[in-house]
Amino acid sequence: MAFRPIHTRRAFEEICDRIREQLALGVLKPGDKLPPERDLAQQLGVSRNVLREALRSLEMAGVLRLQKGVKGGAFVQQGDTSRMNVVMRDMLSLGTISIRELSEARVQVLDLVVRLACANARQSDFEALQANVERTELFTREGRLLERVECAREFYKLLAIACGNKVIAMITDAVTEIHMRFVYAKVASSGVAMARLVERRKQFLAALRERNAAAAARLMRGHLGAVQKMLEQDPGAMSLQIALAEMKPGMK
Amino acid sequence: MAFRPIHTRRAFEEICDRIREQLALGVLKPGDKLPPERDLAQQLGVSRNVLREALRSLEMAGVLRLQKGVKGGAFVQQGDTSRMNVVMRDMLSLGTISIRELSEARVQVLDLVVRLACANARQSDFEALQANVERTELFTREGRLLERVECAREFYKLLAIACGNKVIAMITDAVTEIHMRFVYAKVASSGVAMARLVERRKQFLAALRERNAAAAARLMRGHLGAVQKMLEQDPGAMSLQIALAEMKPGMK
DNA sequence: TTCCATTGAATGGGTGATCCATTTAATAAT
DNA sequence: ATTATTAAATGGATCACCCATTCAATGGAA
Repeated sequence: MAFRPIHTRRAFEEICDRIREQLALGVLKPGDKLPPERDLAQQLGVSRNVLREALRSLEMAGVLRLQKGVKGGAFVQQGDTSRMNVVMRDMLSLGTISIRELSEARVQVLDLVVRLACANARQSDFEALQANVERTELFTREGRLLERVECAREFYKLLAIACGNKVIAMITDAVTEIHMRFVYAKVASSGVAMARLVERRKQFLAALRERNAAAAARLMRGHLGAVQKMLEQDPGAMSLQIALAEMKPGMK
Repeated sequence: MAFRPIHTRRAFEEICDRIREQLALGVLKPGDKLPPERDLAQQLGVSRNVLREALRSLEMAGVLRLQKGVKGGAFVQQGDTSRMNVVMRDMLSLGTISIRELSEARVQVLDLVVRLACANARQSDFEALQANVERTELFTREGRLLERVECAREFYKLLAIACGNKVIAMITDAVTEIHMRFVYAKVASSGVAMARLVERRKQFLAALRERNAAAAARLMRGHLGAVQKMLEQDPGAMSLQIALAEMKPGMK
């Protein structure tokens, strides 16, 4: 018989829960401002320090933004879809999930994404992807490989958006972000880069425009396999630790 | 031209990042204990209050557990896969995603899960699912409907585990948790319940055992559709707010 | 009047000292 | 040997400050 550890209820947890409850009930909405720390602390009957522990946690969770100055305060945010990426990173760092599992999941999720995008993509989605491929082409011509990696990151984001479902998009982003760090680190360290990337993108986009899910999915699977192979080429011997720890600016 | 808001760097963020960096680098591993707050604060050159803001945030993120008493301290945890559920809940509360998107995503994810489970499930997975169906049968016979809902929640968890990929399992859990709250609230308020649930489960499990992905996926789709229809039956007029705010014990 | 510099209040950011509550190990009493 | 007591370590929480930033109000100069 195993007992789950008791979680002694602490003030800051209670506060977080109450604020989240107000959010769930719709009493608090994005854009709203909470009372000043000093007031709210008094209302809740806790010290300002404890209240701040709660506010900080909610800020880290992407629920609040704290802003200084008169007219500042704690503002309810629009949901930050990148919080899921942080969860994924933590799981990897802690060894709860493995790179292999993440890659596998990514392949499966992208397969789904491609099929959904084929079914649901709008003209504007195609145009955004088209523009992305053109930028990729530019960077390829000019040998700006690291910028091309950023382009690739954006490509998957646009593809996920083309599904027309923000939940799927969020999930896709979460399983893609770490992977792109690896690619970035690989390209930065070894200078190698995917051959015929633009060609592949164009083929893929053509299949997508024809809404040919089977062909698009096949092309995507093939591409992912090729990228995987490139990553596994020894030189550089990518390390999980390095890729995770190296926080490139703008890579939140 | 739009500028991203500058994020003034605050001490607690810096601390969180440094600790996460140590995790990513493998310097800190699950089970490790951080120095006592008083020591660590001094090492980092910050006040204990600020350090605590950081530790609290990391605790909320499921990275640390803080334990009182001599021999207590801040311990690095195994990754908590339920953190993704919290993100999903926040996104819903904040209106970043909709129930409709979540349901759609769930249908798609479960389709994938069923196929993967067909391919990868082991004997032990079948046995766990079998045992779950038997409990479902018991609760059905005895009219313990709310416990049966808990059983259903477990069913999807087991199915996700049968995929053999923890990332997929985590995602599945995240898209399933909210849904099961709705079902719970519906059953609790109206007393209605899915007809022929056990029969459906048995059929599904049989298809899974035969590793007949097409049949299993078809059965799952049918079942999800039926459940959706049940939820949409007016009486009770389920409210997102209520389902989200009502925190049933054990539903973390 | 219009514009710009000054100023002051509101608010989050951060500090240090202090006490409480819980947990555990060492110690003492039975 | 067993049990009760005690003391130390550690997180939980409070209080009283002070600093830095922001912005609106004020007031003087053009």
